[in-house]
Amino acid sequence: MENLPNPTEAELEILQTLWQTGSCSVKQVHGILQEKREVGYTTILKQLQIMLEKKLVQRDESARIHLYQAAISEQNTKEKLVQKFVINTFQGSSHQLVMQVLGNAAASASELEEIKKLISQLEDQDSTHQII
Amino acid sequence: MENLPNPTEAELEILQTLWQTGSCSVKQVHGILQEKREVGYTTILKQLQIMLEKKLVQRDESARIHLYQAAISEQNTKEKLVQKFVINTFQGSSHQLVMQVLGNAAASASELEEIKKLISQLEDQDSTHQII
DNA sequence: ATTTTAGTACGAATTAATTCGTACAACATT
DNA sequence: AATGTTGTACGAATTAATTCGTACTAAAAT
Repeated sequence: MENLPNPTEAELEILQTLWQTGSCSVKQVHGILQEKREVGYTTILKQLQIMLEKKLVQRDESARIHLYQAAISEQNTKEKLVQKFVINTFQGSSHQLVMQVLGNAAASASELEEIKKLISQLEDQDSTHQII
Repeated sequence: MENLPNPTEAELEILQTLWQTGSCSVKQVHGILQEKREVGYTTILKQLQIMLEKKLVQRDESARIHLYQAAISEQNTKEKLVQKFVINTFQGSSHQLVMQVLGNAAASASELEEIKKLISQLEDQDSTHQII
């Protein structure tokens, strides 16, 4: 059961690396983020400590070098973030969001294919479903 | 040419009402938002003043009661917000976002139809397009 | 003309996110 | 044993977003 505050922007950035890499030392996380932007080591350390308090991550303290890992799932977290974003920005209409995205940053042919396939699947499943 | 800081959450809420209603007094905006949540009149007033400074809105001061209207377009603003969201949350892959949304909060049949139609259009237009 | 009403302006408190410096602890090296 | 290296802990500054109270001003009602 995951029911925690949504991660902030900086927290999400850290979670992304933990989701990708699994269990990490502070140094590893810092190394990865450092490649994208200038950031201090203790900044990441502190963030991880805060995220531990908020239970967004777990840590293994058995060794001197603590190892952190995400405590919330990627899928579930992104779902919640999308949901919030849709409410704020599209007043709850995820359909509008999809139309926006497709209309805009147009997808490649194969991606469009993939999306069509998903839509067909959704249509085939009879409506044991939520309506937007 | 619009190139201003993205609106914050509270600012976006106000912009949404201005986009819907056109030109509004503070009282009108406050009335509309008040229906959704408890919020003080001067809070909205102050927000609008701040948004004026940031040039997110314009105002007509010719009468005693000032009238505010959005100074940035709905379409353009939402595009930028989506773009930022996709970068933060899906590391730039808008395709992933679409798959998420469709898979999740499943759309009604007619909405799926509409999306399919849009995809067909995109496919027909030959690739004078960006690739994700 | 006085009072009440309805508006704007402004200062300031609160809260949260982000950042990093400094201090301290444990281990490794000489 | 002394020194250097590599970690963690903690306090605190900074910045931005949000909120609202109080003061002031102009118009309307008496």
